Amino acid sequence: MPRNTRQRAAVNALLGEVAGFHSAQELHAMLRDRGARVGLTTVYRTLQGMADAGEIDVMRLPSGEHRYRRCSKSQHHHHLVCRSCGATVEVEEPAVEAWADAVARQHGYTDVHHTLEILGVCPACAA
Amino acid sequence: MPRNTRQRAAVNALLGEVAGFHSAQELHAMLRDRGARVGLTTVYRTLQGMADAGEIDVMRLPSGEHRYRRCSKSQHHHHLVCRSCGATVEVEEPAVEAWADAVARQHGYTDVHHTLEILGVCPACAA
DNA sequence: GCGCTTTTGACAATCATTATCAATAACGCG
DNA sequence: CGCGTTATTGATAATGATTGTCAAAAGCGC
Repeated sequence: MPRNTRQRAAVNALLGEVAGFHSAQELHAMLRDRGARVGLTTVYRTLQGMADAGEIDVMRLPSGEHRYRRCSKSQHHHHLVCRSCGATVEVEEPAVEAWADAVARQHGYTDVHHTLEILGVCPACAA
Repeated sequence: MPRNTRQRAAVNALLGEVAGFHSAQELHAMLRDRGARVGLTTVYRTLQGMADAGEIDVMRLPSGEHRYRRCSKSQHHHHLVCRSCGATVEVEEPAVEAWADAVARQHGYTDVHHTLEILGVCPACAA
């Protein structure tokens, strides 16, 4: 069972105030700026734990870095991300979920997960 | 314009003989074993170039490592991968492609790409 | 307050991938 | 074939996000 620590609370609070996706490093820097002394390692661990628990939303950039955000929808969904400025739009399509599960089951696979990211250039950055 | 080099040919030949996905490091080791002296850097560059040209197929594991394979289908497709042994099944679903493009356009995004990976445990490993 | 256990965090380690840059090899041409 | 131009190569160093380490510092039940 997770304990209630000052650090965990700080990360939680921060996620409630910032909009959009941020990397662990960014969130760590923000915490530093607002005076909350939280170690980078702890930020990583906390975010990972929250992600595992489904409390927050993870996204992986092609560079391999992870970005986190508090879920606005509880349902599973995906992201349309601007390659240039990072702006994101949440999208969902139950048919895709259903399809992925069906295909996996068809081949006898179990414990199925999937990731889907759509990358493009947003209208603002296209100019 | 790419030039015809011994190294490029070696990578190409190797990809024609091995089945399944392999990491750049693995392919580099295989080349070493068969006596072809090719630098690791070159293997990376060659694979990346081939991937950009659509000649081979790339897949990204959650760990962040890239695996490559000669395409068996020319069409865009995705993969169902075993989390445990790495076995892969190629799957395709035009509806997903169409949906991704439609969603992106709907939001004004251009130059759209997408990635979709389905992870699970294959029947063999489930036992 | 007292232990027992979890959590923390500064720092080192990992590890695939990328950058560097001088040496080398392709290719077109006469 | 020899040559100059230009792309390619590759040993090595650098990068950079993430993870491991482990002693010190908190939770929490009593």
